[in-house]
Amino acid sequence: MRADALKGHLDLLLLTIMQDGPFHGYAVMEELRARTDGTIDLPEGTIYPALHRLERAGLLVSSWSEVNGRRRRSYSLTPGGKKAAQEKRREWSAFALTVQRVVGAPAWPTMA
Amino acid sequence: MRADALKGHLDLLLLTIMQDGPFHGYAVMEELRARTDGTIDLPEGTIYPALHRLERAGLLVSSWSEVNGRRRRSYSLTPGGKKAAQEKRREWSAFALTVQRVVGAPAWPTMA
DNA sequence: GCTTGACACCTAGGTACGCTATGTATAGCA
DNA sequence: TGCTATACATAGCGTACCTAGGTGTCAAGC
Repeated sequence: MRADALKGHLDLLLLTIMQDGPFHGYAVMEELRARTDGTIDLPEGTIYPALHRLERAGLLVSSWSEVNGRRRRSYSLTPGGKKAAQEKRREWSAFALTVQRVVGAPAWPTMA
Repeated sequence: MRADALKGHLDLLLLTIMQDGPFHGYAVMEELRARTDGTIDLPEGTIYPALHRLERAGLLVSSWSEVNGRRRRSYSLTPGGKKAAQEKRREWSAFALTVQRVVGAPAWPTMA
């Protein structure tokens, strides 16, 4: 997967994953990799700054903990984050559908 | 449509449109707008630099002409551009499908 | 004991790209 | 005369992802 294809859609992915409960940064990385069979395999230098950005934006909150001698920073969705996740999903659908129309790809059933 | 959602996908759109014959920059703008019912309405500051970039990359060639007293720069796909268009379409399909899987959106029939 | 790898975090700097703002010029219409 | 549409161009901005490097813990292998 060309990496920078993500541009502008990483937030959608992160917020979506966060909907399934708190994750710490490293776990988000693994979760993304797992859900996509390794297709999306983001470096730490992408994940961590993105999480910080989303927290600064008020969409996530973090809390530190220690597990097995290793410190972890776990993130959860704020109410604003939940709304943003839905909104971004809508935006994604609209975007993908539109691109689909231009490239004349398979009709995408709008059973969204 | 959030503007920067396009990041990394603009080339796909431009090359795809170019498959339907030569267009000059302004016409590409209108074509994109028309094919998407105005959803994708790109400013000139996006279109022209992108076309220049694609020409520098050897995917397009341009030729000047004059129509109704106005000079036009028409672009056509090179053989490399044709290949790139197909390749980018494949990449888009893979990308969109993968995102789709993560966000758990409507099953996308893979009749691509 | 030492090394390697997985786990877990961080950030400075580079790069690429789309957009804003602005400029040029012609044609047509009010 | 001025406005709108057509048609081109680019300098500079902002953002976001990545590269490359750093810190530290723990477990396994040699």
